[in-house]
Amino acid sequence: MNAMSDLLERLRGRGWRLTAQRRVVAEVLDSGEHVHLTADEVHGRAAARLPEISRATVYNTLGELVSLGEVLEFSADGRAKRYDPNARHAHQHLVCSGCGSIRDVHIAGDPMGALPESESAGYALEGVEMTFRGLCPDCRAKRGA
Amino acid sequence: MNAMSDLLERLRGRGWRLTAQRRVVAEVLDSGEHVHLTADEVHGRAAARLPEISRATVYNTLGELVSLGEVLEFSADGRAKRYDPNARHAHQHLVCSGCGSIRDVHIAGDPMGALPESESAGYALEGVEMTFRGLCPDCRAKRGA
DNA sequence: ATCCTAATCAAGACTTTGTCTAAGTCAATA
DNA sequence: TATTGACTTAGACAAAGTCTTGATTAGGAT
Ligand SMILES: [Mn+2]
Ligand SMILES: [Mn+2]
Ligand SMILES: [Zn+2]
Ligand SMILES: [Zn+2]
Repeated sequence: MNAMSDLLERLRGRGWRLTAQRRVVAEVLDSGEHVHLTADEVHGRAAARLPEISRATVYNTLGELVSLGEVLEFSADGRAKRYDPNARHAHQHLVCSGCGSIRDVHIAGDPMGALPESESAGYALEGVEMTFRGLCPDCRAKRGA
Repeated sequence: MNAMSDLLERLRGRGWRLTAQRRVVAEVLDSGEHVHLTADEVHGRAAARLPEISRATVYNTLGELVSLGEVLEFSADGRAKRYDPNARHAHQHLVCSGCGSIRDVHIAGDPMGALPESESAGYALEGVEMTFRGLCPDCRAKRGA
């Protein structure tokens, strides 16, 4: 049983109606190779399998998956949001300031612990995200030349 | 001599032509009370002083200030970018997941140090930003009721 | 197997945020 | 004061996302 049937199983368990559209969106996210897709990229890949799928449905489905905690949403560059199927293992992101490519990174320790009690100002803390920025080896070679 | 005339001084030193439009944008950012404004909010406040200022000029001026390192740009919610005149002292942000309000916070230690050498994958690291999320006391009172 | 209906979907108008272009204006220097 | 290239304006344009409305359908009931 692969991760996708796991996902579809969980969703059905939560009362989701399983439609062809939702299935292809889940398949695209779960296909493994290209993490951190934009909504439009997800739509493009989904439409390759199910040509009539609409943009609105992709946005709706992604939003639902985010609400259910099955997918993470983040914005690395202030442009289109990215959707990350790797919601089970806490991780942070390293973004190339040249080409915009995004890698998962794993940091030492709990980032939430970096905020002293005195700084949290009575907020009920829910989470923290870290975005590291730098030039990837490819961009370094091109720009550093 | 206040922080604003400091800023205008530095900009003139860098060959900036000092126009009424640039002056009011700098004044708005430097007015102190409302940090983390959006470009449209900056435009609104600038237009209160100089009614004919255009949106394009506000965007251009903010972009120039960011390039010069005088203002920080970040996106807390994937919607409009925020402009932060507090570029001199490193700090992070705490965003209320209820009302979207943004506070500066200061963390213990250097966040860049949290990324092990083995994880940086040959990137030339340039920086890191942390965004803490939680419910502010007001939103806690309203939602927790 | 067929029916029923609330949940879901498609199409496209609309909104928000930001960029670009062309023509007019002006700050700084001579 | 005259000059001129940097600057500004207005609005067209673009990208990303939301919302409305009518049509379709998954899944339970019969
Ligand atoms: Mn990731
Ligand atoms: Mn700040
Ligand atoms: Zn790169
Ligand atoms: Zn709040």
